[in-house]
This record gives sequence, structure tokens and C-alpha cells, in this order.
Amino acid sequence: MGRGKIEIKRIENTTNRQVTFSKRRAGLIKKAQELAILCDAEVALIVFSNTGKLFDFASLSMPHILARYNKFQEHSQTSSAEVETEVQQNEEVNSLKEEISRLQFANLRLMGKDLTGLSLKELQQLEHQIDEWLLSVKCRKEKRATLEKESLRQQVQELRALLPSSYPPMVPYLELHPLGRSQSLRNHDAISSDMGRRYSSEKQGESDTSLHLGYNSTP
Amino acid sequence: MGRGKIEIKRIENTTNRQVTFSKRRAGLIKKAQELAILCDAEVALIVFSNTGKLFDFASLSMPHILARYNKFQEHSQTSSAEVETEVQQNEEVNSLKEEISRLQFANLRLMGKDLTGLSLKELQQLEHQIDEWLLSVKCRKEKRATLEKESLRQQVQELRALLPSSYPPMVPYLELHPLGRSQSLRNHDAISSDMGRRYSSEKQGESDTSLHLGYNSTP
DNA sequence: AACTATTTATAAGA
DNA sequence: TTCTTATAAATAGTT
Repeated sequence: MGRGKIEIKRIENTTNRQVTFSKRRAGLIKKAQELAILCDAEVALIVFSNTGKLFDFASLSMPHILARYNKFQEHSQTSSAEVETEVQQNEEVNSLKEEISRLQFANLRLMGKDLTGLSLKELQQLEHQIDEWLLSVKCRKEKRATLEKESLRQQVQELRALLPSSYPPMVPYLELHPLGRSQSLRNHDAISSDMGRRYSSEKQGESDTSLHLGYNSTP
Repeated sequence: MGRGKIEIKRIENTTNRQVTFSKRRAGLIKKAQELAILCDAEVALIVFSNTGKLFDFASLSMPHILARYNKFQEHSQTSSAEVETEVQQNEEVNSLKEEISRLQFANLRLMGKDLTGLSLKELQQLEHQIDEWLLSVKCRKEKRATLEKESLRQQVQELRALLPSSYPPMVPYLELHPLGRSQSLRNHDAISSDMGRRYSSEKQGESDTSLHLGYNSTP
């Protein structure tokens, strides 16, 4: 009923969806009202937008119509309904998450298949994306490994301190193989001033293998 | 919407009213359904004909929507934590749906990019290829990490061996394993003679997860 | 129920 | 958001 025909499926564009929601909600309420008047019917309409807003219409009072409805359905709604609600919500969330997993896997495979057609620049971009994914997955393990390495490095430095100062200085692996923008250890002052034990807080447990290639999905 | 315009008032002719009721009821339910699908809304519609017959539609289960409606009415007076919970759940579901949309679009984009010309066999080959590629990347990273640790351990041992007597020249790891451009801040200066183990709290932000596509494909 | 002439709703664009 | 308008859809009256 407009400039073009549309398929009846979820409108993905948020703005478009909201606009359509406003228009059609108004139209639906108008028609509910007309049906009630023209045909002398009792009509109740409840609409929750996907943002959680409530819109309703009732030709008589809503409680009246709902009570009449409940009489027809020979069981009460409120007591067991809340349980059902939660179960359904859980199911919905779970099915959505499964869908996301499937899509992510499909995307990963598609990315891989795409490699042959990509330019060097695109390859490097892809490299960066997958790099970040791997980083997020392995972050915690690597943190633990890093702690171990640092401990070793400190031993190296401490042992070196026991050598004569004329001895050619040792260069830690990391400084010869820069791995990132992070600063190299400068623990000489920390060591000389603070002898206390220090621990890095570390959360271990869930390994998020989600692929968020190029996206940041949490609004 | 018909051969003539009609006034919105009760249709007195019974037959006519019933016919109109049937037509408009069907139209109303259809539009309620479309609104629910198009705009991702929760819609419930209850209609009693003037003869007492019940017709209803609900995008989810009717009890679920009515329960939500009742909750909403309660909360319009006393806002509590349940509202926040529901809002949060709603947001979670919405963000999941958005993620799915993004992934679907990404999939479509990837599909259209390079896959159109490929046969099924070629696709499967590429899939295998990308899997191996990812695997080799992981192996390389692990090996490199192992080498790094071994180098450090070796330094520890060698330095320890130096302590009691003379100081034979040491060969830095880099000279044996030239892996990259190196420039080093040398960590000169004496270090405390404390030999106790310490755990650094310094955050090692980056670890090398580069894939280095296209060169050095040592698995 | 079908059929259509019209009205109404609304998709897209401004 | 709101208005406009071309077009799709609903439906009033008819068969």
C-alpha cells in the first residue's frame, strides 16, 4: 500500500522500522475502533513496540474485555503466565544466540573462501580483523603466559646485576622483538623501590570464541 | 475502500453488519500480524462479535502478552527493579537481533563478492584451505612463544652458571634467531639483588597475534 | 463467495 | 518528525 510493495518480514533498518511502526500502529488502532463501532463488537488491542513501549486500544474498558476473554479460556493467566514468560524469553534468547553462532561460523568460512580474490590491502585488513579475534580469545591465556615470562625476565635482570657492570648488557627478547606498542619493562625503579609482591588480577573461565569481525555488537 | 464511502457508525442491517464484521475482522488480524512481523512488535488482539463469538490473535502466546500488559500497568504506579530487568532483557534481545542482521548482511556481501563463480568443489577446497591456514597460524604462535620462553630460561641458566667463576661471552637469542627488525632500549643500571620471585602487575597490553599472511609460512 | 470500483492505507521520498 | 504522493491493499456494494 505504498510507493512499492514490501515483503512481510522484519524491517532491518531501525529508522525505517520505527517509522513504519508508528504509521501501521495508528492504522491498526483506527481499524480496530472502526470494527468496534460498525459491527458493535468488543475489541481490545495491545501492542508493545520492540523498544518496550506499550500502546493499547479497547472499545470498552480493557479490564472488562480481558476478564471476558479469561472466562472464555477456562484457566487463569497470571499465575502460570509469568513462568511461561520467562521460559519463552530464555528460549528466544537462546535461539537468537544459536543463530548468531551459525552466522558467525558462516562468515568465517566465507571470509576464508574470499581470500583468493582479495587484494594485498584487503588481506592485511582481514589479517588485522582475525588477529583481533584471536587476541580476544587467547587474551587470558596469554596474560598468564606473560606473567611467567616476566618473572623469568626479572630473574635475568637480577642475575645480571650480580655481574660486573663492564659486562656487555643483555637485551631481553621482547625488546628485540617488539610485539606491540606497549612499553617494555622499565622495572628497574619499581624493583629498587618496591620489593613487595604484586599480582595482576586475572579472571579465568569463559572463553569467548565469538567472532566480531569488524563489528562492535554491543550498543 | 469500496464502492462507496461509509460513515463510521453502527451498521443497523444485521446481515450487512455480519458480512462487514467478517471482512474487517480478517483484515484487522492480518494487519496486526503484519505489524508484529514488520516492526518486531508484540501484538495481541481480542475481538468479541456482537453475537458473543471470540476471535483473537497474538504474535506470541496470549498469556505472555497479557502478563506483560498487567506488569506494565502495575509499574506505571510503582516502578521497581523488575522494570529494569525487563528493559535489560529487551535490550539484550534487540542487540542480538541487530547482530543477526549485521551478520546476515555481511554474509550476503561476502557471498556476492567472490563465491558466485566458484563451484561446490572449489568452495570445499577453499574451506579446507582456510581451516589449515588458521591452524598453522596457531601452531606458529605457540612455537614462537615456546622459543621465547626457552631463550629466557637459557639465559637464566647461563647467567647463573656465570656467577661462581668466570664470564664466558653469551650469545643473545636474537643472533641465533633473527626474527625481525630490532631496536632496543637497553636496560642498564643496577638492579636490586633480591632474588625472590616477583609478579609484575604491569599490563602487557599487546601480544603478537599477527598472521603474517603471505610470508614465512612455516607451520 | 467472487468480483471490482473506490476508498483507504501506507512506502518512499522530501 | 511531518507532509506529500504514487501505489498497494482493503473493502462496500454488487453478482
